[in-house]
Amino acid sequence: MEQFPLFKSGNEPKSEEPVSKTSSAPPPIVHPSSPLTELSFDIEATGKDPISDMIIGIALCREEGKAYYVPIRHKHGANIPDALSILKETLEDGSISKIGHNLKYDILILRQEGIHVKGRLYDTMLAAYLLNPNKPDHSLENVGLEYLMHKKRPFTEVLGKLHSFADVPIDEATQYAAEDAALAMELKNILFEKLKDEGLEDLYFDIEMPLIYVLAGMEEEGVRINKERLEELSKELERELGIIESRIYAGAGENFNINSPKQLQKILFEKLGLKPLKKTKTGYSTGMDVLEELSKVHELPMEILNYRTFYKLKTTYVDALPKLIDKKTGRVHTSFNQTVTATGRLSSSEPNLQNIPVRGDWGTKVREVFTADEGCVLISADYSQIELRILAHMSNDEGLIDAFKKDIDIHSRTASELFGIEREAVTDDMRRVAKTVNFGVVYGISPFGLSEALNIPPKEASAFIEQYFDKHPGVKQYMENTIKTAQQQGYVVTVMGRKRPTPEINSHNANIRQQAERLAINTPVQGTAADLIKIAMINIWNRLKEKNLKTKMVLQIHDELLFEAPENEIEPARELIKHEMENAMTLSVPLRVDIGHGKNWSEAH
DNA sequence: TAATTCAGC
DNA sequence: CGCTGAATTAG
Repeated sequence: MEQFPLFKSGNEPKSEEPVSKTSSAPPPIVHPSSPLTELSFDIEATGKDPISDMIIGIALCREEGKAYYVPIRHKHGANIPDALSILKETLEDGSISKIGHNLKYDILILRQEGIHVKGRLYDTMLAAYLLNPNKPDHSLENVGLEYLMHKKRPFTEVLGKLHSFADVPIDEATQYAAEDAALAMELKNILFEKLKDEGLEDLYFDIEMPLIYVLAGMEEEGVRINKERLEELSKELERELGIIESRIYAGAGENFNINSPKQLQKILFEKLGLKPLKKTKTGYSTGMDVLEELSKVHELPMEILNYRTFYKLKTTYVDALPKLIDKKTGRVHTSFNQTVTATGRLSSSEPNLQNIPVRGDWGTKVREVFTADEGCVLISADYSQIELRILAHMSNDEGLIDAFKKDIDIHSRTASELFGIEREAVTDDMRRVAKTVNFGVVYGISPFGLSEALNIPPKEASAFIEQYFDKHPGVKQYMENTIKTAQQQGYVVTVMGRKRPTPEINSHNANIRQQAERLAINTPVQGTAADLIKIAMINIWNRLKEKNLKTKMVLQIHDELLFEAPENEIEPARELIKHEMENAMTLSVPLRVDIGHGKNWSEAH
């Protein structure tokens, strides 16, 4: 590493000693006794969004207890603006491991500066996540507290009052940032030892770590949306909402806030005297299923449902998306969160692009807004029945395996089993019921849940479940075994060895215990599906690069991947994607991927 | 901040 | 019945 003036932090993170500043007297040049093999770093920036924010400074640490801070763009004090160009070589050196907490963020910020981080990544946030995915928050603060009993100074309060990190005086920033880099270094040694002990090393190094680069690439790429079209749709929804609103006020005989469940209860259950069918903690439910039922007796509930549908469409999607278009790129850059879900799935936020409407005419209209760049198309590839196939594999159930090997419509087959008839005799309604049962099985079915979903008495739901287990003894056995191992080991695992603790599995409270049983059943299935698509993403990423294709992966929606491909690459890209997805893992049943392309997301489906 | 509702897989 | 995130109201 080149030498440059540094600000050294306290050697002991807990030490109250003032930081020794070296701006007036440069530190002696350090000649490392051993070659640099790993480096912990932590970037401070103007905000939390790595696509739009700017780097303010970078903290560095190469051995426990000693860290440095390099100020780059503070408003006051002696910045070292050239530091990044000096650090570039080290950060891009693939033989030097990079250590940090939430490295995807640092990687993305650095890319804006033209620095492309390479090398093995030791991400302490991901390590902490794999060790216990049930934790709601894996911030450095919390992880430090849990594994090092390390309490950080309450810096965030100070920061909150200031405009940005650039306003923070350099010596204060040094304390804070250097401590973080040192903390990550210290945590790395502890957490990665624990990962090894828990058998999570392969999952980390083969899947989660390489995925950091893939997700960083997807976030950086972003997706193009048609702002003008969204503005048209917003006006259309505005008109529609106005009409429905006046109809609702007329029907209710007064004006009120339709968005307030409280006020709506008054209108429906007091003024109109409709039967409250379900209760919530605070009153009577006005949820979708209740309003649907009530719409048989009165016109108003259906109008309310219509209003809610349009209102949601407008506020959550049509009006929200344009605000999130990045000024520089003109595209929408979601965050793919790798350490949020308890099962191993990703989540997406700001905006959430994993819950864009798909059903109905308006679902189509909204998805048409997601468009490919000029000269490109969007390719959508989604796994068919991925969770049921995984259940077939994990349970080794003969009937399920047979169905998937023969590529039979699984819901029709279940329907014929449940109703004891030939598959040709299955009606649409019977298939709908069977589909719900199949979903229920994956979710850890209960008579209550199924009866709610199908709107039938619990007794009838129980009969369906019994009939299902009768035809699928392997599935029944799998569920019993999974619960038993959860009780004995205190956790459940996916095919790739991802773990989720099941702390409530032996609870004396029947409701709590049964809920724990259901998640014990669901987690290995949902989690294995997450493992599977992550593997596919990494393999596709590598092969696209290998073959020098310009096709870009842009979104992941749990069992679907969306790509943007130049028109002249459509065929090779489709072929590559389908192949990698269908061969990401070898299960006892084949994997099937449906793939399509078009100028927008709706056409691609 | 908690509760409710609803969009997705 | 499993897993999420966002928008809203209301205390």
